[in-house]
Amino acid sequence: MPGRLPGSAAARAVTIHDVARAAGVSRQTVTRAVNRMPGISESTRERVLEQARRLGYRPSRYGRDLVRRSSRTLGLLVGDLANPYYPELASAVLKRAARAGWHVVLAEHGGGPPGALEAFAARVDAAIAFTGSSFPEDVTGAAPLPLVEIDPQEVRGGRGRVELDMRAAVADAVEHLLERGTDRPVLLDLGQSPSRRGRLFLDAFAARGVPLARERVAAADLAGGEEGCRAALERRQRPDAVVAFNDVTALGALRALRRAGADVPGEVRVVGVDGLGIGAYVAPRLTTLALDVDAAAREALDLVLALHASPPEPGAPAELRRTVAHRLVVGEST
Amino acid sequence: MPGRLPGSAAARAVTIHDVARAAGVSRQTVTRAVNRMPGISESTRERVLEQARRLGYRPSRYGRDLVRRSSRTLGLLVGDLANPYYPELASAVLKRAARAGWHVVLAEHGGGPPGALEAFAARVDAAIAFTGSSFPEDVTGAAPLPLVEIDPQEVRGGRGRVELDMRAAVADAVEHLLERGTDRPVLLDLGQSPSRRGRLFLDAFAARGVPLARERVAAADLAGGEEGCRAALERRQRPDAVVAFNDVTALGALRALRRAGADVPGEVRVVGVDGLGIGAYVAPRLTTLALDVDAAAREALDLVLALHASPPEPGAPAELRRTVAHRLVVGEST
DNA sequence: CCGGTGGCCGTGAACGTTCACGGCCGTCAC
DNA sequence: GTGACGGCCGTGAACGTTCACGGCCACCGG
Repeated sequence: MPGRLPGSAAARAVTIHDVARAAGVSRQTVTRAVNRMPGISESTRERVLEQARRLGYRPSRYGRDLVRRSSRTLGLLVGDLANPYYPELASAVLKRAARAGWHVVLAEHGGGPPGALEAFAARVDAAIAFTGSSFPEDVTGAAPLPLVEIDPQEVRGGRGRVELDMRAAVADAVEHLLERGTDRPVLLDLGQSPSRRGRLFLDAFAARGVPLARERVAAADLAGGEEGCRAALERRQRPDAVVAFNDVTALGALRALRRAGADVPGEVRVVGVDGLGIGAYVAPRLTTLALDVDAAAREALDLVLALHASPPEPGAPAELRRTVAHRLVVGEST
Repeated sequence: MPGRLPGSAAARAVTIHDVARAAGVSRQTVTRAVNRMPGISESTRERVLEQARRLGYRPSRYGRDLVRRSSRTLGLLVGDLANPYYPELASAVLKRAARAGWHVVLAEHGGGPPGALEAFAARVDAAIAFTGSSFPEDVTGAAPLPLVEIDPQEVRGGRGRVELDMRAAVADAVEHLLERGTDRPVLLDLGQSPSRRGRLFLDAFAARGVPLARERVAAADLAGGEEGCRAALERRQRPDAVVAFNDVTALGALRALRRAGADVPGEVRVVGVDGLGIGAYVAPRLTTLALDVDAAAREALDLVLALHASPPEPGAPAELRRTVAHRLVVGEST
């Protein structure tokens, strides 16, 4: 009966002391044996490990983390897992983090009770935010939480960020659409004024002398894409190409086109943005501006681990910015 | 300069002592103020919180977890995030866990270097496993990690589990297919011998006097479904209904049917299993045996938190088993 | 024989928090 | 007037680990 358990949690009782006593050595020697540190003879190490096994000893991460001041826990904040975009990135981050010995706490932006974000930020040693919207400034509090944002809306100082550069891919896509013979393209865009990616498409088409109509969608999801595309089809000039805000929106457009009996890609071409794996699930396979999620995960993780390893010296600006480029992937929808 | 930093992590320095000194009170009083405990006057609490804000004090989770012996961290082990099945469940678990004040560490089964699972199990206070395959026995080590498995392959003692019951849904699906006029159904099944769910379909069709052919797929993914369906279409008796192992497989079948020019649901009906959100993304919308992921998440979380709160007394068997039923959702593919 | 060296191991302290307990002071009933 | 009581607050200890440092002993060169 090893005393009270405040949290009434599991009754773990075997500590480093128990092992030390059983092996007839000191705590420090047990530490050396368990953590493969030098300064211990092979025979003693064997004996200690044998006792540790026998007693079922597991080092307490609580004690260890306290003195180490790090639990190698990475927070990953994503928008909404229902958007297939995020699981793909999460998976990439997970795999890379595991390889570096880090664990990943996942959280959805907007999900959870008030204060959930603060609690999230307080529980991790570093964080990557990929939310679509921006990460609240104050959740990091006064503690200098190493934070890297992917594709941040507003640029803030003192944080790492991974920019997504789709300029070249947009040019390729426009070129590709024009080759396919597009005269009256329409953009399914989010927001009152053109989004950043929308602006890129508008400019690229304008540079080629082709006007790109803009149809505003209520949301960048399946229903939004379907409804937006339906509205666009009712224009006087029926569009012969649809450039969607993202892949999910494009899938909604595909459904609207199918329902309207329009042949894809015969009568109407469809292009998405993201390069979701889900694009491969549908027929016709989606043409899209694909993000290299592995690269994005790699850059973000590199950056955030570097930030964690060396404090964000106010003196050294360093390179806190990485860029990952999108790439045109031609499917069957164009 | 608050001393050395072993882990060379961020230079957090402001502790409960600093706040206590600044406010002219003791540590315990600071604790009472910060944690909204009784036994402190309102004016003192205000004063302490004011100083805490001013100094940017954040309680150290390391110290707190050490004494509390729990960090309210839940491990969620899933198969592969690339299968849309898992993000949906993860999202449901995430939301519920957040509401209960728990954080979720996500890990993929099979991903990561050797020892990753052990490290995972060692870092969480409780775990839910939903892997398709079974959770290794030894990763929990000697520590009695509260563990709940969803749809476990083998039943083990001493662990909670959430069973998925699709018996009724299978009966409904068979009834539905027969109503639609199905004579020659084929099952796209995984494995040498019939899987559990495959067995259910075989029995249900047999009970209605209709033979269900079985086509083995190499994998329960998109390519497997496509290839399996293609093979099935070459049978002498061309099937007029496809029952797929899961939704992703069904989507592969849909693609094969489209490629073969078969009308769905006119000539061939398609049924999946899982009820993925992705089923809504494709056309035609998939008819499927849907799992209520919210219910599954709820039951699993209830169970695992109960296990964590009260030790798994060897004396009391309790009810460590919950059941969640699948439900037939009729789409456009039948 | 002696001082130095290096391998092995142990002791005290620290990490930052919360728990158990006890002290102080004012109020109230008797 | 005195004892009890309750509100408010502080002190020591504990959680389990690792770090810094120092001691012991055997060995070796001089």
